[in-house]
Amino acid sequence: MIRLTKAGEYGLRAVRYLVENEGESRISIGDISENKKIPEPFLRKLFKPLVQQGIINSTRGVSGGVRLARDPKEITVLEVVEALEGPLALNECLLDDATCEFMNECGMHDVWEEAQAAMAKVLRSKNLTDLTR
Amino acid sequence: MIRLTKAGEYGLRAVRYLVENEGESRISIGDISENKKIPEPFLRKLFKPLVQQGIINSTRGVSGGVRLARDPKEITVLEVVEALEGPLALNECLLDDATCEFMNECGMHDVWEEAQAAMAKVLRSKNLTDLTR
DNA sequence: CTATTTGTGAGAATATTACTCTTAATAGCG
DNA sequence: CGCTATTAAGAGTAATATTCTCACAAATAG
Repeated sequence: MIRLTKAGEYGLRAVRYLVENEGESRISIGDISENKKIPEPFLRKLFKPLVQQGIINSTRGVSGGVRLARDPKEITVLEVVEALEGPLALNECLLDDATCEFMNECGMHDVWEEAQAAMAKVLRSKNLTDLTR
Repeated sequence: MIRLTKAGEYGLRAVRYLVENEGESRISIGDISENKKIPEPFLRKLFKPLVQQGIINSTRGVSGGVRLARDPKEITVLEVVEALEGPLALNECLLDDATCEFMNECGMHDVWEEAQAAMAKVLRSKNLTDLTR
């Protein structure tokens, strides 16, 4: 089907909420969930990779919450998408460690590579402030 | 995950086999399955949309089989991919009849549209003879 | 009419996606 | 200090989509 999953969809929506409310010191995942109509426990899970990638900063406890770890101008959409969905790979054979089963006997390797590069270029050219216009 | 499924993978591999053996009048799905190591009953099913889209021509019975319905130069990779995987839509909101749940409140609609167009352009620029080089 | 080949529908196995419930950390207050 | 309210983190479960199998139906050349 070649389509973005809910993880990417919800995660991007949540990140955009953080960009919009950058003034606040910390925002709770519960708030985001309520405002953006995202199932809370699922959203909670999505923050794990975002924190690991250094895109989001989190603290537990009273008055804890999450916030952007860096200037939103410095964070590309591609970065967020890859954190949420895993590395971009339109076909398995494009993953770093994968080798084509038939040594590119399908003839498609280069085609997918080119298509993926074109897509990645667009996603890399947009930063998080571009989402708020 | 944004990735091609086995349907696309196998289907393209099968189509390439037909391009390579264009001399033969008709080729049986059993042959393709054996040569390209694709589970036969599954491959059988993949031909249905290819026939419906007018990409492949099939006849039953003795000495029947499948073959390309048109000049491979006139068939784009995009056409085959869309037949096998359904219309290209990186996000649900990009499907013809779909409307954004929050009227593009996520800010991503235009980004996905642009990324998808870039990808489609590449896939449309390749025809089936490009796969055999 | 018979051997051969595609077409079709039901459904089992597996992988992925989506969601829920429990556990751990932290700040503030008495 | 130690308790409590609050919040993120992690483990586990349900739903859905994909991939694959099987059994049988329909067509066709010879």
